[in-house]
Amino acid sequence: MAPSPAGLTKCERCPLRRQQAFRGFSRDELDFVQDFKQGELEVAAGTTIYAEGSESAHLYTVLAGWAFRYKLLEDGRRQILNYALPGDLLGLQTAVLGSLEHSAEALSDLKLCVFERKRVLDLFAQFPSLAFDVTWLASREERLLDESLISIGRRTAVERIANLLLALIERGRMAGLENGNSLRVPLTQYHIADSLGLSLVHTNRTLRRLAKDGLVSWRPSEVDVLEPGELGRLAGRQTDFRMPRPFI
Amino acid sequence: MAPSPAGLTKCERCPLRRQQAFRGFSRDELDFVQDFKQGELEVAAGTTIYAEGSESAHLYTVLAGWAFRYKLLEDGRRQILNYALPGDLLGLQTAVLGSLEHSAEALSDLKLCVFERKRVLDLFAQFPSLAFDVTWLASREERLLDESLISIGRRTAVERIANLLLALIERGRMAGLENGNSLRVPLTQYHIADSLGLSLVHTNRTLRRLAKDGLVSWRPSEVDVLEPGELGRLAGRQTDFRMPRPFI
DNA sequence: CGTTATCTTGACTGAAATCAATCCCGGTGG
DNA sequence: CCACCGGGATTGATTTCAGTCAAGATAACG
Repeated sequence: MAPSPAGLTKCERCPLRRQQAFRGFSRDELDFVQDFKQGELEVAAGTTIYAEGSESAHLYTVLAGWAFRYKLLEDGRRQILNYALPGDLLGLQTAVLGSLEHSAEALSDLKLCVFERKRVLDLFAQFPSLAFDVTWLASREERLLDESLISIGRRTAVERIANLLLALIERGRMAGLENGNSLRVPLTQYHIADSLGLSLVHTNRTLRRLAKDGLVSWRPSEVDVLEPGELGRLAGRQTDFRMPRPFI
Repeated sequence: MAPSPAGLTKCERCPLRRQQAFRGFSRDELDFVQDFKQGELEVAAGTTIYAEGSESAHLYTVLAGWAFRYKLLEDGRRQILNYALPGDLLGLQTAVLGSLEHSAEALSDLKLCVFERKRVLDLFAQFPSLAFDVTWLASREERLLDESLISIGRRTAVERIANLLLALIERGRMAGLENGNSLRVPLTQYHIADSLGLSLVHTNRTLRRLAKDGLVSWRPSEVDVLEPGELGRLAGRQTDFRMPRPFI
């Protein structure tokens, strides 16, 4: 999977920059990142971006679309670890730890910025501010995983689903994927089940119940949150902070 | 909880440095870290190191002992997110994201190095190598969380317990807490249950079964892994790589 | 129009939770 | 020296949430 020869999108005109959610760059930072960027990669929904155990030479920033990280057990049981939206970094582990212990797949058609793993060291050496951003992103991922852990470990099926959907629409909103009050998410029930440690059947039943109560709506490969408030009550959540975030 | 006035342990003579598992420091790095270190904190088992929602001014490296990170739900359900052993960093999120969304507690009597949150920026600006190490630690934490997630989400009770115990003794070994072939871990069954998303009762029964088969042994607040091999088979695990790791 | 991926439902099963006692043992105070 | 206490560990009985099995229904797609 070779990246295309040149960056098609100039960082200067990166569509992500236009959004308030992302922090601004200095001229120098912009130049560096532009040079750091090896190219762009467009893949279709369902494509594997990298697989567990690989020592990919690249890391990626999602430019457009959705992706997800996951792990498999020998017998095929799958656990989805997290989702990646525009602005999110994928494959940092390979640059830092040397290898990857999870796989990543395109959830929707996807456009990725490709960076060379080896140059991450230059980034740290030359741009402490960007290095800090990378660490910011890693810490944030950690926080999202913490949140998933308590969900899967301690919440009931309804609570888990409510939490997942709310977290996703919030992240979608932050990433500028606004779509009226309720955001469409390109998920199948398989994805939801595998994200939450539930079986497909039980996920379906739970979702069905939520739909009957008018909290979410449903079409193949698309969820639609109708009543964020009520759903939030079910989820038992309060957090909804926002602040400008970095990305590279 | 104020740190003691001065670092009691000179970084130069830091006991962790003596172990092969940790990477060496240059003279400059050593001086910087020595200065970065604000003091030392010794707390008794059971003490809360920081609580969810706080914006602690400090971050910590575990010098000796065990700690754990956890989250609580409104009604008291608890999920333990991860454990921290000597060399592990605690509270990075506060320095990077501005606040903490989890709590941390001393599992055993604990000795911590205390660093000032604000100076993390200096660290990034002055020592790219150390900044990289911080990111290394964050990525590693992420990987551990990934591993927990698939455990809780997709593994059975026996598999979860086997995996947790093996992961802990391996980490203990890496951190130099070797203790013959089988390492003692200061865990109660409560901790195990809350780490794995299981009830106390079920955890006890499962553990009991493992003990009956001679795979683990048990005393209040102490587990003892007797048959790592057999347990590993149950856990369905293979990973057991080792490489020098950083810490600050 | 078959084909294939999703989504649904019903019936049954089962792993793990919950409820409820006990037990064990180290520490403490009388 | 011993009764009392409290944190942990155990165990039995019962319940339930979620998993598994099986079969259709739907709907996008080539």
